[in-house]
Amino acid sequence: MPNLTRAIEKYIHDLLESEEAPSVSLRRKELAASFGCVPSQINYVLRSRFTPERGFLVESQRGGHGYIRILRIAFEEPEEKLNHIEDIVGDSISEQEAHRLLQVLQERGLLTARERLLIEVALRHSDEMGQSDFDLSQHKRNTIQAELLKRMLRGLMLA
Amino acid sequence: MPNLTRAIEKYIHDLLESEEAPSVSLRRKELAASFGCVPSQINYVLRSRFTPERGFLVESQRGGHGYIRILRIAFEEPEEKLNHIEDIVGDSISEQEAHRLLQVLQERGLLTARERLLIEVALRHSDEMGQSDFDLSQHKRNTIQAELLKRMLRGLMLA
DNA sequence: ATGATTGATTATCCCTGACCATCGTTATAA
DNA sequence: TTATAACGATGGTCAGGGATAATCAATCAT
Repeated sequence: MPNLTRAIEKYIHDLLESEEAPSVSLRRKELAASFGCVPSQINYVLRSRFTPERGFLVESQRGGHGYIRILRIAFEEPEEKLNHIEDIVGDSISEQEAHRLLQVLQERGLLTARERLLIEVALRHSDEMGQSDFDLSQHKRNTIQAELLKRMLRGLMLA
Repeated sequence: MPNLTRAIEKYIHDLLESEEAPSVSLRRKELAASFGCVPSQINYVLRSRFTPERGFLVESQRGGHGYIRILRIAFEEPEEKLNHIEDIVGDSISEQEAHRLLQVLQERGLLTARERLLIEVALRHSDEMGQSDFDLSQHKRNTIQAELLKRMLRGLMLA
């Protein structure tokens, strides 16, 4: 038990592996009790490990019959597509380069047209904000853009 | 009894499914009696589950031949769907509200899980930038967030 | 310094019951 | 006959309580 957080993370991961469905439901209080910790520890694990950037979504409900549900959106892609993509994006990327990369990804069937559209809208918005509202340099904007693009692609490509 | 509210919700949903028309009429007292609960429980279910956000409208009449009618919202034109979504998002939206809205939109089949995840990543990135890099007020961040969210949904609804 | 853990406080959900509002019908009075 | 008051039959609103999850600041560990 070198680490409670890692143990809980692994437990949830294993649950997701063992289930057919790509989601699991938990009761926060029970899970915490079974690990002998405080309930808020569960929130820490979820916030730090099961983020959309890592390919997960979390839903929950309070009150009687409350629950926490973790959904795994992306599945393990053994290929190193991801590293490749991260290399291509790099620390800074222009709108044009991003545009072409997304086109290629769509052609390879890694993105749907709608997903590509979503990413382009988000990048566009980020660039506009940076320019009009904060008067950032193009390089700074391209850096932010690269970060956003990598996060979105990461969320989709890996689990 | 796992969950009274969910049971009543499912019952009404099934009624809507089985009917030809996109609406059903109920008598509050009878429905409550058949579920062995207090009549105001029905109001709770309607208020929490059959909202415009979830694609429903509710009409009712008191007195002698009173009734409750639940209607499913139908869009004739993409333009209508767009206005509907934009109304719901509004000019400012919190991370929590956005999170819930996206969950509902996925349940309604207007978004895939992957699309939802992409939007969540973009919103988180926007919020993070606004907070850490630009030290914006929460309201300002929520305004930017609403704008970004509307743009992304607009793009999807017209795609 | 960063990440992990705790506990007190706050927020949300479900459900109930007392009280309020509105509608249609019927009795009553002018 | 007609206007209106009373009544019965609905649905609506609201505050409260129990059950659960979320947040946040403080502390501890690496």
